[in-house]
Amino acid sequence: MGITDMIASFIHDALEEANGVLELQRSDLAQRFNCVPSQINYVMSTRFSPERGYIVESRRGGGGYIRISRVQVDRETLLMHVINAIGANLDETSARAIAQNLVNSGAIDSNTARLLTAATSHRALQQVSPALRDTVRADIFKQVLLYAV
Amino acid sequence: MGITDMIASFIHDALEEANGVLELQRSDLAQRFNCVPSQINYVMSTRFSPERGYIVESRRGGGGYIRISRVQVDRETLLMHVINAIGANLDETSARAIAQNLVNSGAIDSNTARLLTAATSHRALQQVSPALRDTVRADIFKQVLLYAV
DNA sequence: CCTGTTGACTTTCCTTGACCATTGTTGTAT
DNA sequence: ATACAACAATGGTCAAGGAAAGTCAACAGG
Repeated sequence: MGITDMIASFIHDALEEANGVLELQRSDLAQRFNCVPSQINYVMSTRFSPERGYIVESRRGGGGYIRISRVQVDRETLLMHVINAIGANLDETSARAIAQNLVNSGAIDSNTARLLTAATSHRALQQVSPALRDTVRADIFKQVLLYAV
Repeated sequence: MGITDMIASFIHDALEEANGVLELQRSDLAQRFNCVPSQINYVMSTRFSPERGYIVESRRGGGGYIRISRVQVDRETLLMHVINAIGANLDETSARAIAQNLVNSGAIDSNTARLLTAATSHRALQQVSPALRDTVRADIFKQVLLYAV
């Protein structure tokens, strides 16, 4: 196996571990695999292209980085799983966590996550009786995922 | 994270705390972050530029300062007006109409409008007692608009 | 050929320091 | 008291250098 495939496989595993979003340094990675830095660019463009379901962002200069995100191809399936998993009740902390996970897995963007979080916040639901609040939150959350994502 | 980002993040938080207007001293800040004073100018010009929605004024000499203000964009003003105009109750038909108007006037995009509509739909609020429904809808609507800014 | 590998050169972003400009304060001559 | 000169206390500008990442063309091996 060539070095390109070893690097690709390494990144793939790390992405898995990191839940779909990974930030690394080009020169670090190059050192680890004992190759020139530009090799990393080759790996990115041939193995982590958008066509293959990845988004790669980067920044130069001091403290620069390369961020690789896996795009969820089967978004709808994922959303349905999430919707089913939520069940009848949802507390605010869990709602935030789920929204964040959806961002990490590429199913929704961070702006949508913010709005979703706002719509299900304690502020928005403060007039709903406490006994019902988590139920209403679950309904709103699911409704938004179904119709707005 | 580099020093520029740390300083920017510090100022950002302080601005939040100070409700949008912040006055500080260049040399103080430089000392706090253990960097040269001109670093602060770099942070200002790259992170708190007008394009990013900030105004920076300053004065030299004894008692000099740097004042950073978050700019009120037109859109924000409009949204705040709408938020104030909504009042304590909002029926579903009005909610849809307002969302559509905000899209037409360019204050929000259609994705946000869809999300807003889904989150305040009768389906989402089914379990809220009818007497409270319009109140909760108003709260959610306003809360989302607040975070859409 | 096609895919991978390498390195010289470029671009972007950040950090630092020398030098400049403005404002306030203090002391002195009138 | 007033005017002015020196000095102290700020902040501003700019250019040089360093630390990443990007590009591209040449070369290598199956």
